[in-house]
Amino acid sequence: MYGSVDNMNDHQILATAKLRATTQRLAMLKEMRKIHGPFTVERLHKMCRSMDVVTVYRNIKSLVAVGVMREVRLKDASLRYEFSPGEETHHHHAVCNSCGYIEELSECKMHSLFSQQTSKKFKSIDEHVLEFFGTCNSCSKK
Amino acid sequence: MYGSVDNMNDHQILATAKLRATTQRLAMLKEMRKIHGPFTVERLHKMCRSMDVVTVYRNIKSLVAVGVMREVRLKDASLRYEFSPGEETHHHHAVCNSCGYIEELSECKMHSLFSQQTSKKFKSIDEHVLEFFGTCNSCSKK
DNA sequence: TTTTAATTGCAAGTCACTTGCATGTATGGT
DNA sequence: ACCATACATGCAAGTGACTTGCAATTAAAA
Repeated sequence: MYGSVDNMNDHQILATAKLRATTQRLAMLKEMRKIHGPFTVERLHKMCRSMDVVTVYRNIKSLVAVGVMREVRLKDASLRYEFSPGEETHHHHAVCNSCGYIEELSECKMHSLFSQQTSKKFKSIDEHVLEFFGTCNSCSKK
Repeated sequence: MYGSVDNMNDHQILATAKLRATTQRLAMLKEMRKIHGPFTVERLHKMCRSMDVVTVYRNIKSLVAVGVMREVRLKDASLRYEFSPGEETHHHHAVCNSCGYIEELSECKMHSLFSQQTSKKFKSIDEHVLEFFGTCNSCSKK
């Protein structure tokens, strides 16, 4: 539906999503591009201090609604967000329980597991969550 | 550490966990045994109306702390709980996006995927989350 | 430009818990 | 069986992460 975020500028993304190119949205997109990995609204708002948190919440929600971004639930209370990857780059995360370091894992090899893991009581599976939690190398040295 | 919940009575579970056998805890354990699949505190409290929700929250937390129960995060805002399965019965869930039906999947076949999916930047992975979301058979007929 | 519908900011509200504290009670010692 | 006390409970209030209402702005269509 959308070209990858990588080959579209922020105005194009908003236009395609039928969202107005406001100062706030453009600032948010600019800052989000600087972040690696799934971020919290709190973190993004720290980078966009000029606008209200509510605006950050609402705009992120709009971007999720149109498919530009996706929501990720890791262990903590806050939801996290990241640019929605296309099917071919669908991926998961490994989270360090000690320092919170989040790594994006290269590729999703889950499809073959669907039929094995899923029961006969389901007509279709259209989503799944797979996250790993452990200790990263640098934390294991401390 | 603990015998399976199946072959211990509620007094034994609490004794082993060094938790006092209060009226509330015994009532909670009794009701929890009637529930299939991961439940919310709200649901359990509806079955234990005689006590305060705070007590339900606190006791569930204690049971998680001693390993009798485990926390499961599905898509909704509330945490869910279920009796902590032993290693050999570690499992995941399939959730119907339409009616909320939750099925426990028979067995976890994830271990072989750990090394494939996880990066070289992690010393160890000691936990993972795998949940499927889709439409169950009966909802697909509606 | 002018119009107008989308967007924003501020304040207030909600939901799912969590904490403080005074009262109550299970259990270990006598 | 009784007492002492550390653990539990209930009620009220607090917190964190959002969500909603509404009047004031502002992007963009006319």
